[in-house]
Amino acid sequence: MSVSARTYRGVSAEERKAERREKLLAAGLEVLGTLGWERTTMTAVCAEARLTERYFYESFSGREELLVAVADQVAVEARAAVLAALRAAPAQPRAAAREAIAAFVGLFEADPRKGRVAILESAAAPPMRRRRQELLREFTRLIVDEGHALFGAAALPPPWDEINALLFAGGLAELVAAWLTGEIDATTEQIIDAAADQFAATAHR
Amino acid sequence: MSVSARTYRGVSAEERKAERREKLLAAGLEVLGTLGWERTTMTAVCAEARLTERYFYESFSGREELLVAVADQVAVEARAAVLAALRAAPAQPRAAAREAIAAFVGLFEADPRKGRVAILESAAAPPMRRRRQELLREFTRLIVDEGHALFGAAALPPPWDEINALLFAGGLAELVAAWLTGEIDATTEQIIDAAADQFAATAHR
DNA sequence: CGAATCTGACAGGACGGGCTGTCAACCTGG
DNA sequence: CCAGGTTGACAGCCCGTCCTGTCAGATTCG
Repeated sequence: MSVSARTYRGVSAEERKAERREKLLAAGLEVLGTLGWERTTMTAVCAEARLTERYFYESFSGREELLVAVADQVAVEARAAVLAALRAAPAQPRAAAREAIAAFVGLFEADPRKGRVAILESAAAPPMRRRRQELLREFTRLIVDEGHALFGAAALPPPWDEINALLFAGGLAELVAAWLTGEIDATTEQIIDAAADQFAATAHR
Repeated sequence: MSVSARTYRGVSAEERKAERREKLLAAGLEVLGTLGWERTTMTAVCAEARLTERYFYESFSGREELLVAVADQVAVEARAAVLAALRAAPAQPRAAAREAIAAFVGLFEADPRKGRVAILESAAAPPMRRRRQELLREFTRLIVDEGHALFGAAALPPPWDEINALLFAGGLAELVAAWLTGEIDATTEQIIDAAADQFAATAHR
């Protein structure tokens, strides 16, 4: 391991390490988002990143850790997009929900790899599934909170709020999955409208 | 290969082969439903079935084929349970939908392994995912058709019927998944009620 | 009984991915 | 410049799974 940690090609040891980590994350997104879980081996990721295995272990303990990190990165992005949309959204519940959903769907339309990672592949392997559950739960909470903020006293009480939030989140995930894989031929607008309707129909009494 | 095909221990060659196939399917359900996709190797399935690998290839070309067959078997069962419930159900849309959903959920409550296979594991590996898509599509169609039968002219027109059916099927799958894994603490009744409400709220205009 | 078939157990090769070590070439700082 | 950190390339081991082959013992039927 590095003991003196000097600069190389003008960048410090820390920066170089961070750069390599970034390259690995980008490569992970590329491979996982195009070839899928099965074919996302350390060998493939390292080849994509043009780094050797040694540098892989510098930042990650193994393949699982990298892939969880990739999925997390996408989840953080999705969360940020939704929150930003909500902050900028009008006060009407229906319109606000629509904006948030549009932001969520738009992220995956802009980069299908992220959609595949967040929705398709995150359901594949056990370690990512655990993560996916946590994320879904987080989104569920976000939905519940927004529901309460938007609908006030008309919002659903526990445990119905959480149950319906799961119902909504799962449905949206499945719908976006079908849309991403081209199984269903619907426009982005239709996806968003249907999800917004669904939310409006079930988020309050 | 067998050329003469004589009886052994009182059973014909065909019956023996069929028995072995059944044992493999049962072992596949057990291993896939308890240990999960990753750990469901041919070695593990053969050990569980107390058969050697040779007999594995007698009935299946490889591990994927067996696991798809296992998932199919569960899917057929689920489909039959839902259809039977619908045939025996009252004419009121709300009650009929509730019966069908209860039958679906009840199957997985009775045997959680089937739930794990149908909902958790079927999303894991690519070959099973393709199957899952087809099955979901089949259920979607079933839901669409039932929606039209139950609600008549009030049912949703394309493409909204399919979009909403996917939204519903995906949501129910996610909800049942959370319920199976104990992530959410809700009673069976609550799951069924919420799903029935959701269906009633979105299956017609 | 005896020949043919069936069965179960196991050995072992082929293959691929995870993981470590070596080595030459390169860059930096004294 | 040169001692020592840094990098990339690659060989090679370990391990688990897939898959095939062999063989002794059990069972059937002429």
